[in-house]
Amino acid sequence: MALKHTLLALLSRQPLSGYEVAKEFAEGFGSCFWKASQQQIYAELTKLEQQGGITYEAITQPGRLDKKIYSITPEGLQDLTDWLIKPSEPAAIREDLGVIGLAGHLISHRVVVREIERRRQIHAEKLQQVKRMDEYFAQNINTLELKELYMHLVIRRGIRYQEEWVAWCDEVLGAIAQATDR
Amino acid sequence: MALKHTLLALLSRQPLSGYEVAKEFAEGFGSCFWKASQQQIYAELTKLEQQGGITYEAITQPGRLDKKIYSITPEGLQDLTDWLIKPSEPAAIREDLGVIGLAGHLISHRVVVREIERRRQIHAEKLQQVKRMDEYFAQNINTLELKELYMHLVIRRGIRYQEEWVAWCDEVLGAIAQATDR
DNA sequence: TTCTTGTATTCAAAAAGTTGAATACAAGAT
DNA sequence: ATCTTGTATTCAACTTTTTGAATACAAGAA
Repeated sequence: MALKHTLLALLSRQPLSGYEVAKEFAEGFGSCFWKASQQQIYAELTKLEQQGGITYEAITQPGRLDKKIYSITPEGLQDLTDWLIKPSEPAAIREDLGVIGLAGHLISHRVVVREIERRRQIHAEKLQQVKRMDEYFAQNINTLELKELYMHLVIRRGIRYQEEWVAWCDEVLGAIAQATDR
Repeated sequence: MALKHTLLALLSRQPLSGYEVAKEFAEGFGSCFWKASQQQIYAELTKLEQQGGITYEAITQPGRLDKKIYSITPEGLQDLTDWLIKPSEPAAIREDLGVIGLAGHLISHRVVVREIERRRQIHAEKLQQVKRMDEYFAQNINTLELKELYMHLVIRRGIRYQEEWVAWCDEVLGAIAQATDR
């Protein structure tokens, strides 16, 4: 359950509402390495609050539900650092597209090509997005503090990941073109 | 629920027992793109059989439970090809190690370095493993049929993935060394 | 001869994640 | 005047995945 610790880590930087946390995962830095739905985030935040790892300050808003600004507690910070020093396991890969390696030949190669082209575009767009996140860090690379450097490096992981996808799609497209040409 | 279709795809190539399927995911080609536990595989196989996508032939073994050799049915094959032509979404990323981008500065950089070194080694070993899987395909690259080519390309995805990890770890190690040196 | 590894399957509880909503208002666009 | 987008939270049902077992025998190693 690393969502818990990802939330703790995010809130260790600054207090945020559930909505802002969800936005961070959907569009911001969090999207480089963690995916979670809004509902999942709200549920986990409630649980974490009950466990004492975080607290919230309710902002009364006339005519609607309170806005809750969550912040980390000393217990939450301790939990986070305890977790950080533990060895991590590589994430499980579960990529639908890999199934073509097993059964791609059961459908027309034109359908496969179209699909890879579509995926190439998705990853190329994602790549532009993560590159924009890295702009500030890349420009000040030699003066970054460790805190910023770590963030830059994880964004670099996101950049490499998307670059790798684009390059693989190109390799696949080239190889299929060559093979169906023979 | 792409585990279902990954199983269908695997069994579209040859009949296998649950044990063999699990081994394929743990060590074989399946490990390039899909992770599932043995229990999960057995459960899914039972469900798929009840739905009619696969059937099994029970091999009686004296003194122990029957061995079930599963194979795909025409309905299963139809289900698989229907699924294959549908657009796929990029897999969700959930990488524990990414949390250091948010909170790595809360612990000693020496602990971070040790952890990245450990991860580098894990991925370097995994890389050797997937490269071995690709040996036959890489040597016969110009004479592969589409069926083999697809498998090669997905293994290439696995190779690139692990190479990318190793390269990123090196980048991180270099950057931390430089930053802590200043 | 005992221990480990490999073959082979099954059960069950708990945790995590997905899908599909409902509620409510402000601000800007058509 | 209505429609969409953005802010902000909550509920509930369902599916998927993880965790932690139990059972049982063969073959080879120590």
